[in-house]
Amino acid sequence: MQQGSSQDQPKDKRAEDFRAVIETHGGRWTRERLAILQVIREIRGHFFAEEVERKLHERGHQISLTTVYRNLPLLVEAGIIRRACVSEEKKGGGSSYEHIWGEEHHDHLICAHCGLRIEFSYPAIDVLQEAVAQSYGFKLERHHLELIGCCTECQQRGCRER
Amino acid sequence: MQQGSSQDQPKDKRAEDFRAVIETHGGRWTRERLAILQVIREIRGHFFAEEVERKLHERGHQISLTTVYRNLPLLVEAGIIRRACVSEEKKGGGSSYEHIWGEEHHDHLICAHCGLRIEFSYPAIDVLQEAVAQSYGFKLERHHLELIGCCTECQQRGCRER
DNA sequence: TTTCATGCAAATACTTTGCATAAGC
DNA sequence: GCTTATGCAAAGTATTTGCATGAAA
Repeated sequence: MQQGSSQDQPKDKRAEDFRAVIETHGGRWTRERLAILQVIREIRGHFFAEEVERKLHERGHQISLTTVYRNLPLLVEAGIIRRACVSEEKKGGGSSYEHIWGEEHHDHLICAHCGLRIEFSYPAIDVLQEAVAQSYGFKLERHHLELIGCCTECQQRGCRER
Repeated sequence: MQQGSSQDQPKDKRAEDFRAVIETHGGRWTRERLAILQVIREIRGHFFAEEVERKLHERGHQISLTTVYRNLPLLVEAGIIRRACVSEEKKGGGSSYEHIWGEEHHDHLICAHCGLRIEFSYPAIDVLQEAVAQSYGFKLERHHLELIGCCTECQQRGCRER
């Protein structure tokens, strides 16, 4: 019952996970890392490294893009973000990431025509994935699923058939 | 000068698909495109643009990396290759691709510890994906699924728990 | 005080683009 | 002959790295 609003500061389990990973690497808990974490935790959907820097600046944090790049892998390792999206990448080959901490694991439905992204979760698929993994002797750690197609609206506008 | 025989009719259905896409764009059927297609059709698993260039050179084709880059999107559009792999990218952010033409659609099981990649196909998952897409009004065109975990061998060597 | 993190700039890596020339149609 | 493709070089963009300095433990 003590779970507060999204504005609460005290017990941030994400921060704890992040710290744990940092400590594992013999690292330190810096104000920059806290700021990066705070910005990322409020991002909904996917983002690029550059956007993290921009949001940091908007809030008055003068943190360099280099520092953002150096911390993204740690955030991935902490399970707070993940690499995302095969179907839509940046021009020069940039990678997109997505904030996933806490929320029930979800996957994406992506419209190839207008770029609409819908998050969904479908436990039955997860169960089957687990079954596949087991049949190959794998212990499943995570997965990445994108369903790419044509959304209702674009279909009405007449999306081309393949 | 090599006998291009650019006028012959390919028995290769991949080539037909590729040609169709090229024609749709008002493009032309060149010996370079044929060579790129032939190299890619023999690649198993995933690859980077640079590797296509290297294989072309190994076979005596002096085709530039630029040309490879210019043709990859057409090959994707023709359904011969697809962008691949969120879980393992190149250093500078390079994109990987994968030859998918013809083969029954498959997904990947990837060992996060040793990099082992296993292709699998599981129709039941495809059926569920179709169901999800329909429930959101999407017409599904394709999908991308990666199951990331720890393979049998790495488990025996003791892969860390998360 | 002893590391490690950060910021800056430079270096790398990947990808795209402009232009002259070659080649398909 | 008209138009597109290619190769090269250069530009553009993304990401990493070296080093001096500042900050955490």
